[in-house]
Amino acid sequence: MTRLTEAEERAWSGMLNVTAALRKRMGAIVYEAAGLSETDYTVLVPIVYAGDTPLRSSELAEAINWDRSRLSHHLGRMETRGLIRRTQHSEDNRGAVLHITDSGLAALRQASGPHLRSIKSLFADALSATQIEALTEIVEDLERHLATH
Amino acid sequence: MTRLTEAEERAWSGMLNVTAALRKRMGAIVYEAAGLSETDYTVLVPIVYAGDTPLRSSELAEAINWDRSRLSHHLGRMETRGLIRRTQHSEDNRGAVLHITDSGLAALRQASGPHLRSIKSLFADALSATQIEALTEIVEDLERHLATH
DNA sequence: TCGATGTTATTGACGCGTCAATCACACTAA
DNA sequence: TTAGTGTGATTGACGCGTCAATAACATCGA
Repeated sequence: MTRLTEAEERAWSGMLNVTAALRKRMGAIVYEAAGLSETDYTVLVPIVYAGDTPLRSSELAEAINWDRSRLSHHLGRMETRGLIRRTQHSEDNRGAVLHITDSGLAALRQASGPHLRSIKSLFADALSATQIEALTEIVEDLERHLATH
Repeated sequence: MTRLTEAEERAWSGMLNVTAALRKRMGAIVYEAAGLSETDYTVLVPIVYAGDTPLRSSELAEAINWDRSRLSHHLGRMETRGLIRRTQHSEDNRGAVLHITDSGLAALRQASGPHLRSIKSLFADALSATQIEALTEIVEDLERHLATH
């Protein structure tokens, strides 16, 4: 295995820095608009998407690739803030079923516009269609590589 | 302004996910090898690099793009763990000058091999030279874009 | 039916990161 | 010299994320 080159190192650290900076900027925008953090948003979207079909917290955890414990903590805080509710699963008594509250839904609606617009204006608008495509491929290659190592 | 496309959304969320996954994997490798987190590493490298020229904590904070308060907290923990020391600046009595300890240096030496190798094997080896170049350009475009918005 | 094993979800402890407040010192202008 | 302003650094409070432990329930085989 050859050594890491300067160019490779720059690409990696650049990717780290720029994603962090983007997250921060976008997070601030969404928080200002709706009082939701990006993680709140991540959690709420699948709950709404599930609609009437009961969504268990372990399913959600897997869907968004979170640790169960992390999700449990975060749901606790979100419940305190009145964004979601947890009820018992009708068939599996261990289970918790997740619901969004009215105010959670209102906040999510407030958030979604700014959320999407910030991705557009801060990220997508900076890149050409070719770059978007190249980046997608890079990401997929990295994911595949990671999965097999 | 047009709306965010599917492709753009996928590129963005993919980038987020894959950088997070890579950080996690690399972090675990370095931690196992030397008991240092990636943030410890980030902090120690410039201290060593400064060598004998006194490095103030505000300078370090700026160099690594950290909040002063965050750095202060982290330095406190690192000092407790015996990785660094803080002494008074000889001319500016407000100042703190940073030093790495022997065991900090030893840990850093332990960490650097695995650190670089993990970037190579988990990131760089997955991509072609062309992709590295494309990614670098993407990152730079994003940074420029971010700087002017 | 009972016991072993697996699964769901939560909890506590602890390190981390952010924000606002604070303290100590330097610098400048009257 | 001193009052006012600016800067370096730390602190406390608090929400977040990880890890290990635990509680509650399901499931399956004897």
